[in-house]
Amino acid sequence: MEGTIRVRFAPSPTGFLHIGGLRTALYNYLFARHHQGGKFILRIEDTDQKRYVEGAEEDVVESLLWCGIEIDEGPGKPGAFGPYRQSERKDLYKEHAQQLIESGHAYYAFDSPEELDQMRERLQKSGNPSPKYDAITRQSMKNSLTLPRDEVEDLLQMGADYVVRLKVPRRENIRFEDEIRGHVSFEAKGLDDQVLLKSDGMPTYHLANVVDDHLMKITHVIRGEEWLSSTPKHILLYRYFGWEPPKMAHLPLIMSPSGGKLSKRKAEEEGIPVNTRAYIEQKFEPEALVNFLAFLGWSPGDDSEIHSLEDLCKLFTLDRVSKGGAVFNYKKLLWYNEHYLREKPDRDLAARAKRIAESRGLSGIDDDYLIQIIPLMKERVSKIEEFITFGKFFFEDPEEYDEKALKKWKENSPDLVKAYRDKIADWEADQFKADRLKSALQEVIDEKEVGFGKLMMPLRIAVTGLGFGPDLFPALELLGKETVLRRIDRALQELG
RNA sequence: GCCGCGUUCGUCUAGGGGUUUAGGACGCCGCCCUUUCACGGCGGUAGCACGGGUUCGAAUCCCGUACGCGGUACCA
Repeated sequence: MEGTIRVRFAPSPTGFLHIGGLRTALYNYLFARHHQGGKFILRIEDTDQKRYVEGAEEDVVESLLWCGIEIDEGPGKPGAFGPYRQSERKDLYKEHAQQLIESGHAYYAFDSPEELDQMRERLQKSGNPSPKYDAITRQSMKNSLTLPRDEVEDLLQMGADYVVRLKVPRRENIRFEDEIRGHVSFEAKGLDDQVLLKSDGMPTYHLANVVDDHLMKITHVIRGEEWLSSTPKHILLYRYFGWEPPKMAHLPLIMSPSGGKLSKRKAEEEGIPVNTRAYIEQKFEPEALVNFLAFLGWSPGDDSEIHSLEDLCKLFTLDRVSKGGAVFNYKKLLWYNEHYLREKPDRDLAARAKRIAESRGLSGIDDDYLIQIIPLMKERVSKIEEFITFGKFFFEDPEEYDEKALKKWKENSPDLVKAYRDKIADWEADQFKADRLKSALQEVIDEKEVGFGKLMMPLRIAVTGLGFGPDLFPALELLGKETVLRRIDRALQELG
């Protein structure tokens, strides 16, 4: 098995890449890279023309790339098993469906959607809560099993709409081994005669998936748990084609804090973006998202928490994937983000912060100035944009003063701040240094016989508009005398 | 409803019959550091869903129940 591992991530291009999909992709990638020579394949399952969204495929590719997940084979990354878009493999599915019909494991069905509805309605009325097109009901439907042979021929000849359905055995216990869950078994009677080929000539997921996984020599199918209950159908298909099924691994779902699948509406109401795109746009550190997602349903088995993508590749095994759903913990993601942010060189952070600043209309920021801000702010930000938001005062005079901070602006504040202003007002520019600025403050509080904070906080508010932030004196130094005096004067005027 | 899969601190998880007074992380709380806010350090809070078995011994194995989640489409 070693050296021949092939896994795939097979999203449907119906919108932005869902964060759960990203985790599935990640686990597949980690599994592939864990094994020497393992291959990670991207396959686009664009068989539903109605739900197709332009640009979705690009979004998937870009999102994976952003995370550092490299695709070995896929659209735009030629391999020996392409094409990698199902819409370009249509004939293949048709041939295979044909093959099943010939071997008696599938059949044509000519029932219209209305007729299907009627059948379901009828069955429901007579007390069957989940009507199925199955071994029993197919006997009273319009298909190549019930219609005379020539009528079937005629219908096909005439170009009548038809689908191809899987002929599920009436009774059988279908078992398979799941790499994560162990033995799983389903009764065939609970399955319906799955449509394999739709009337538009496109395959359904079930057919396409099985055919492609086999043809692409996929060794392990690692996918979300929502597929578990259709796996018996797939097992049947493998058998009818005479193929060895790949190993199956069904991943626990990512849940919303309030319970249930992390759906767009629900999650976003709870402040959790579901599209990978949103994390990219919010400038999360990709290492953080990757690390966080890897641990959502998996753990290395020791107490370690911080792992690079490369580390994760070494550590990842399917037997350490958990079985239960995992609730998305946004605060932990932020924690990871803070961690990776602090690990990064100031130079890189500065360059990125600059771009963010510019995109928000703060232009003309001096690089030398900006890079000195980074170490002052680094331990205080959760996301890179906060260099710009919480650190806005480094670039612009405060327009207003934070309400909470103002509680520290006391009766005697103007007097103290004024005294400080007077002390530093006639300094030369090269005297305007953090340590001198600090001792000047010390002098004032000694003279006035008040505590350090009695001056420091009002001064901070005057200059930054905020009641918290980086060490004040290096910040004052950076801002420069002119700016500091201007802000003090303004605050004195505004706040009295 | 039916079928399937799950269930260890609020959350992510370790632990898979005795090593456990159930470990770590996030969060939360407190203390220290710091005359801001953070970072960091230290400490604390909090959990084996329930009921039966099996066993000398069960968080760990078995069976039920409850609860949660998924599926039940010519969607993936």
